[in-house]
Amino acid sequence: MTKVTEPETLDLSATIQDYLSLIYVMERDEEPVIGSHLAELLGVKPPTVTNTLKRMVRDGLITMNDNGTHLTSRGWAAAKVVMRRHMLMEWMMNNTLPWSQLHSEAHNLEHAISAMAETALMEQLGRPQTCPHGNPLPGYEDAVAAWVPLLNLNVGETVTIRRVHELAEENTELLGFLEKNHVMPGMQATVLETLPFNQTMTISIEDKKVTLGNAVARYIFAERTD
Amino acid sequence: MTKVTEPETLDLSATIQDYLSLIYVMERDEEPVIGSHLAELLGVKPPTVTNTLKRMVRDGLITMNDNGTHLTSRGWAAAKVVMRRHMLMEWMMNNTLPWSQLHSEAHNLEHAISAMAETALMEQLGRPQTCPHGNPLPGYEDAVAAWVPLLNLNVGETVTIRRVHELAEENTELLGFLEKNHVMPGMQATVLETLPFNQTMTISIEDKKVTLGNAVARYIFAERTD
DNA sequence: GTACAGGGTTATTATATACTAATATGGAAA
DNA sequence: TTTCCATATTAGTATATAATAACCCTGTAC
Repeated sequence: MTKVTEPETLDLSATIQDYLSLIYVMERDEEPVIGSHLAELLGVKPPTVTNTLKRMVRDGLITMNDNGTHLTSRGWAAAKVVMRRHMLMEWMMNNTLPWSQLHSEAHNLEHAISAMAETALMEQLGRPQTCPHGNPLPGYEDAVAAWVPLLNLNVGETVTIRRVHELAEENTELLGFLEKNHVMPGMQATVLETLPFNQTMTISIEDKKVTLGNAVARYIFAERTD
Repeated sequence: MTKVTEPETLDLSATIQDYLSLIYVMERDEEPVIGSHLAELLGVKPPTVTNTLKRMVRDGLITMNDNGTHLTSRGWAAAKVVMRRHMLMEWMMNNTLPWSQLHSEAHNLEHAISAMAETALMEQLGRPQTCPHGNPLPGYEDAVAAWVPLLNLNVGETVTIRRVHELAEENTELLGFLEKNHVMPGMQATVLETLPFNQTMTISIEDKKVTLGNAVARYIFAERTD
C-alpha cells in the first residue's frame, strides 16, 4: 500500500486547480503542454492562458523554458490531489447521477472538498484504483497499463471495455452517447468492422452495433480477454 | 406537498451565495440585516460588505432603503436554492464525516452542486424537512415552529433536543463541544439548573451534565415531551 | 453639550481572472 | 519567396472581490 504524502490543504483557486489537472493528464501521457490546447479545453482565450501560466510559474507550480512547460514537484503533488479528489467525487455521486454526468458534476465538487472528507471517502469507498470511467487514481497507473485503445484492436476480437480517457470525458454529449450505447467499463464488446479510410470502426455491445469515430476509439481502452 | 418552483440554475458567485444565505436566515427570523454583522459573520471588513451589497442591489437580489435591507423575490428564490443545497450536502456527507463537521464541509460543497444533483439527492434522501442540525429546509419552517429554545425551559423539564440554529453552526468549535456532550438532535435532555445571573444553564444528557452559556442556549431548540 | 459607540460610507489600491486588438515567430504550403 | 497557419505574446481594459485610511451620521451617556 503506497503511502500518501500529498499536501493536506490545497490553497489554490479553482482556476489553478483546473489548469493543474489538465497539465497533469498531458504530462502523465507524455504529451507536450500546448497553451492553445489548454485554452481550447478550458474554454478561454490564449492570452488568458499565457497570463495564468505566468502566475503558476511565479508560484512554483510549473516551469516554462525551451524544454517546454512542465510541472514542478510542487505542481505534481498539488495536481495529484486535485485528480484524486475529482475521482472520489465521481464515485461519491455514482449512485445519484447517471454515469455520463459524473464527470461534469465532480469537476465542480473537486474544488470544494476538504482533505478530511477526501481521506474519509477514500476509506469509505474501499481505496479505489480507478474512477468510474476507468482512469487511474494518481499512483495507480500500473492498474491500467495493460488496457489497449479500441483503435488498436482487430476485427473479430472480443474484449472488455475498461476505460474512457479523461480527454473524452470532457465532452458530456459524447459521454451520453457512449452511455446510451453501453460503451462503459465492464461491458463486453466485439470488433465487427474497421474502416480506416472512413476513420471509423464498428463494435457490438449487447447485440447492438455502435460505430465510433477513430478520434473517439483512440480514447477508449479495453482489456483483451485471451 | 409543496411544489418546488425555484430557479434551476444559480448563476451567482460563491461570495454572493454566502451573502444570500446569511441574509436569508436573518430575514426568515425577522432580524434586521446589519452590514457590520454580515462583515463579522463573513470574515470581511465593512467596506467590502458595502461594496458587495451594492452589486446585489444592482443585480436585483436585494433592496436597501429607509426600510432596511431586504431580499427581493429574486433574492428569496436564489437564497432558498442555496439553503436547500447546503442542507442536502450536509445530509450527503452525513455518513462520511462527524456531525460537527458537516456544516463547514457543506458550506463549500453547496456552491458546487448542480440543479440535477440537487433534485436527485432530494429524492434519494427521502425529501427531508430539516438538515442534520434540525434547521428547516426552505418551505418547511412549520416543521420546526413548535420547538422552543433551551433558554426558555424551566428547571425539571425533560425535552428532546431538536435543533441547533444556523448561527450557532457557524462556530465549528462550538459544534465540536456540543457533539462531544451529545447536545444533538434526537437526544433526551433534562434541565437541572438555570443561573440567570451567571448567564448559564445546566442540563443533563445521558447522565452527563453540560453547562451552556445563555447565548448558546438561545440557539438550541427542543421539543417538549408532555 | 460633548464625547463616544455603532453603523455606514467614500476613496484608493491590489489581485485574479477574463477579454480584444495587435504583434511576433516558426515552419509548411503554394 | 511569399503567404499562411499555429502558437504565443504584449498592451490595454473590465469585473468581482478584498483591503486600508479617512470620514460621516445618529443616538446615548454623562
